Amino acid sequence: MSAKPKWFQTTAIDYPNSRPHIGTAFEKLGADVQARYRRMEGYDVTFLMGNDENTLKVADKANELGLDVQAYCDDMARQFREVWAVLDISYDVFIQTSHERHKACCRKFIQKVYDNGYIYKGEYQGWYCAGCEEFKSEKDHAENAGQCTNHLRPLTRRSEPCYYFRQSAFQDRLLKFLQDTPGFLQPENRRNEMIGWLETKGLDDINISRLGEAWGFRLPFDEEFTSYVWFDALLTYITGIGYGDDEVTFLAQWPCDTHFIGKDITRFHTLLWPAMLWAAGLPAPTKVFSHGFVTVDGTKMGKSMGNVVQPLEIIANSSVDIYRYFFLRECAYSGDGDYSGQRFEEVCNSELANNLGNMLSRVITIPAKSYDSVLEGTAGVVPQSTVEGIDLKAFVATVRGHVEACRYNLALQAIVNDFLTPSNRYIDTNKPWSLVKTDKEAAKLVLLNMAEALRIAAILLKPFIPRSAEAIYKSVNYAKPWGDVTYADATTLQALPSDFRVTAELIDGKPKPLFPRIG
RNA sequence: CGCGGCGUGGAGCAGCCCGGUUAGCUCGCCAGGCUCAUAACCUGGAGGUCACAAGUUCAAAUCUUGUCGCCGCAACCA
Repeated sequence: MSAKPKWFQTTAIDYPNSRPHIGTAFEKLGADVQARYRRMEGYDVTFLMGNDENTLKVADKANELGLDVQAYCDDMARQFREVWAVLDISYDVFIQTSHERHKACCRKFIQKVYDNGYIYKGEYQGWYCAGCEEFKSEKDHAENAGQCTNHLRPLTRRSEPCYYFRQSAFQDRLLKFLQDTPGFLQPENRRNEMIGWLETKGLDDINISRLGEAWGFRLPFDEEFTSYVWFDALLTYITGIGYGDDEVTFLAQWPCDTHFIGKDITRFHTLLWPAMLWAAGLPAPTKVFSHGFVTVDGTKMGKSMGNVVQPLEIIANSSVDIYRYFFLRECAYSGDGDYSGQRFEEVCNSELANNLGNMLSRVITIPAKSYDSVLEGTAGVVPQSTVEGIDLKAFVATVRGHVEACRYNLALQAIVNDFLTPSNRYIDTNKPWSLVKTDKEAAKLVLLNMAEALRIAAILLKPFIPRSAEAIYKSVNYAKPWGDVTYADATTLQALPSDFRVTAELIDGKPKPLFPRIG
């Protein structure tokens, strides 16, 4: 029994057709901030991510490269995890859907749904291309004059046996659930879309089986069939925490506190997924956050556009934290955001280098040069605020509210505009560099106050730019271990138990720039 | 009439839900200041009829309707 409250969150799982780009990374980043914040706040966090491998496209890609499918998947998973490691994505569990444990647990789930009477055998009818060996959508058929665009031959009407999931049985319950549970789907406008979808289109039963495919997992009650991708992908969220073979762990985690997903798959997560869970006798997730997309220079990113940008390309010329800061500060998580090299430079130079990084240099250099790095007599002295009229409790509460609602851009905006900028102003107003010549004791207090501002900023920034926040924090002998700080520590001005001392590494009496200007 | 979003000083955005202080913020630009600091920091300034039109109102960027323009989704390209 843990005394800590649990916090279970996931991102969507990714198709390993190609390496992650800044769009997929955006999702992981947003989720990571939440996970880091929750850990700071004392939650027992489980953060799950993974790759969605049981799809024909993945098998096709592997075959195209002449690779064993499993080997291909494992290698891609390695590559994905490398990127996530570079970005400091602090996931706890990484699932690959092609692994046997996941498949075995899925089979238990699907058997349960079958036993509960929500799966029935039927016929699937559709337009079939013998060349592709797959069904095409009605839309494909209508738009291409009944021809397959790959093989330029007519599609034929074909039917085959299949298994349906009785999604329609949950129509009313879902509608009521969405209407009665405002916090379930965020942002709000997407909730309206889903309610609208239910009211106008309603739910059909869906074909959850595929016939004659080797890749994927077999239905437990009919081994001739494999499972439809979505029925297997969504299940990572429960198999990853023990569903099927470790009920104790599973029940301690579920329901999920937040699924972080892209806006394109909102329907699967807010209609199909709750229905699936209910069909198996499990509760729906607590919350689904449907984020926007990242565009590049104002246009949609995609292979066909040839403008796919990968995280490592950007980081090669900057740093992880600059990367993190840019997307978190510039792209509202609830909507679409844009990446451009020029904007990237602007934001990083002005807010990170000139504002935050420069502030650290200003605060460290004078004590280092004029006081031999120690401000004697400052032990036990309670600092004063550098921001006139600020109510720290209210300010931290505002930032906290933004973080919990995934308004990361607003949280960072508040920290920079309402805290860091005024603190920089405080230095100019109080001129410690000249005070040090006339009243060395008074100058100490000014510097002490500035150091306190840095402490508060470092704590608030910890979930966003963990490495840099730590570097700031460890530049001064703050008392509390970095690993133990919480947002509550930023709500009060705290005296140092021993005299202020510069602990940053100095080169020629100056700290190394935290964020070098770029460009 | 498929659904939805957007159009605010040179650029990017906030405000709009719950109409009412001189329409905010970041970048850029101009002029000063400072010199501790990463040519960084601070102060001041120029620049907007809040897409357009009509309506509701004592009062509209904010509500209603219409027009124009741009963009997403609807199809396993995050």
